[in-house]
Amino acid sequence: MIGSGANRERAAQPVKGSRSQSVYRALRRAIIEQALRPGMKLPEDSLGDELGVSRTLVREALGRLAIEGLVELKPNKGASVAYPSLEDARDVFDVRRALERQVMLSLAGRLTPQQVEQLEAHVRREDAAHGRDGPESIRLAGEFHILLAEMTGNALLSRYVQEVSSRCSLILAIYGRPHSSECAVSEHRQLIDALRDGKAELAMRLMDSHLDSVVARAVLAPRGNADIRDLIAPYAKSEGLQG
Amino acid sequence: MIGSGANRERAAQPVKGSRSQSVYRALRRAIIEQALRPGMKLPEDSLGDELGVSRTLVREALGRLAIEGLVELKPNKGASVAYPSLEDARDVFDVRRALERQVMLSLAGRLTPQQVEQLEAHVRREDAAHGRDGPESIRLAGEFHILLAEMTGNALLSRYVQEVSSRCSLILAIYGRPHSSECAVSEHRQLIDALRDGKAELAMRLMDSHLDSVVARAVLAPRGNADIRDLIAPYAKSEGLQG
DNA sequence: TTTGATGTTATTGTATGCGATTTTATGTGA
DNA sequence: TCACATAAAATCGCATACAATAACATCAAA
Repeated sequence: MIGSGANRERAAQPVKGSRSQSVYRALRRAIIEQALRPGMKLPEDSLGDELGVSRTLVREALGRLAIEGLVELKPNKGASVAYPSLEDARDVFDVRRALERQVMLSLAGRLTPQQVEQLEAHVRREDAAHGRDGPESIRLAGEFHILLAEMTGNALLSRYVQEVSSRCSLILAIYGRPHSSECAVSEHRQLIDALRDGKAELAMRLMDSHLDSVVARAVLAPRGNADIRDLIAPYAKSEGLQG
Repeated sequence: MIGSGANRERAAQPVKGSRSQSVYRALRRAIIEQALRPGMKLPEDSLGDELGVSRTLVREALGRLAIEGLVELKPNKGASVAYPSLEDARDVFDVRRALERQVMLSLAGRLTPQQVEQLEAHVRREDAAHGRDGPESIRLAGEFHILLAEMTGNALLSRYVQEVSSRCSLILAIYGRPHSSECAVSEHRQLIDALRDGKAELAMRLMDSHLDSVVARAVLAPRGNADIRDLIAPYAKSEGLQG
């Protein structure tokens, strides 16, 4: 028996999986939290340089992000943060509605008290972050939906919801208002209540209108750019990349 | 962004896109048509060797297939054709139902006569292949659903349906009967009729029971293995890889 | 024979190198 | 000044190289 202390040194958040995963997550967060703005160019060299890894890993991460629709990958022209059209936006929301309805269906009346508490705790965190919003608020709002999806225990459903959520973040970054009230926290509370009480129909209706209210904030102007290196630096650090 | 109309030219099979795409498609087909059986090991070297490309491209393709759930990718242990559990199967079918319901909803009463004809032509091809089934039959059955999804014009929905279809192929390869009657062709015809007549509710119900009947063929034994090189050779040729 | 230790081979993870393609800079003539 | 040709730099696509890890074979001891 080789050391009962096989426990992973989970020291801090520095790293969890392989480095390629770290790169992926770093870029992903950077895009979702709008440090990397839609349309911005993403040269493999610069990114790898900044993150302290080779082009190979950056390429891998960009490929994956391209599949998820967060980056656009033009042959021989490189990657850039995706800039979804309004039509793309409609597509995403249609799919999102279908998926989240399924989540409601799977969850209604099946939440354990622990899960309900977990959801309510999350909403409290959203509340807290809402005042001093920043990127934190954006992320938490999306994560509520992801948390719900994860509670279904359906890994695929969970992954898809995560993907559409990411894309929604991008879309709102382009077409949404600065993010006045990303996801109404009160609506999240209503959803929890409906699920707890086993009211599937109500939950689905609430979710639909919740998503509608999100989509209702559309059409507005893009914003300016900046230097890539500076923007991803904090994300690199949070993943333990680039000492 | 995935297939946002960029690659409309479906020229011949020789290959047109980048080679990494060719590798991806070759492996994908090989898995879906069960030339590569679930659980089978997929060493980067052998595959690249056989396909006439470097490990880099194989790796890329495997990564993508892993995301799509067709291959399993264990760290430091390499790739193998995914072997979904029965629980995975349930998850996939739940999601598939949700997605295809959305397809029905989007399509009912909105099909052009050309589209109806296209669908009917496809079903005729299914019919023809049904006698001398082989892998052709398996593929066509899945492609009917993909064709429907594509007709919604929703690229994301289309991609997701494609993914769950792939996974279903795998699942049926493991748990299904040899493939007695993959997808009942008559059921496909009924679906087309319902959509043409704008009967959304009926279409959704038909789709549900259609998928149910697919899932009804579960629980059976796996089969044996063989040599990788021989199995993928035809797929390599069809993609123009490895002269 | 079984078990365990140890060296060897096979395979993966990541970095680097090179030719090809694209983009940008430079220069020349109208 | 503008247009256009051309050279230079940047960037990508892919292959290859090397280090790290895991799989396997070999063999000694119980």
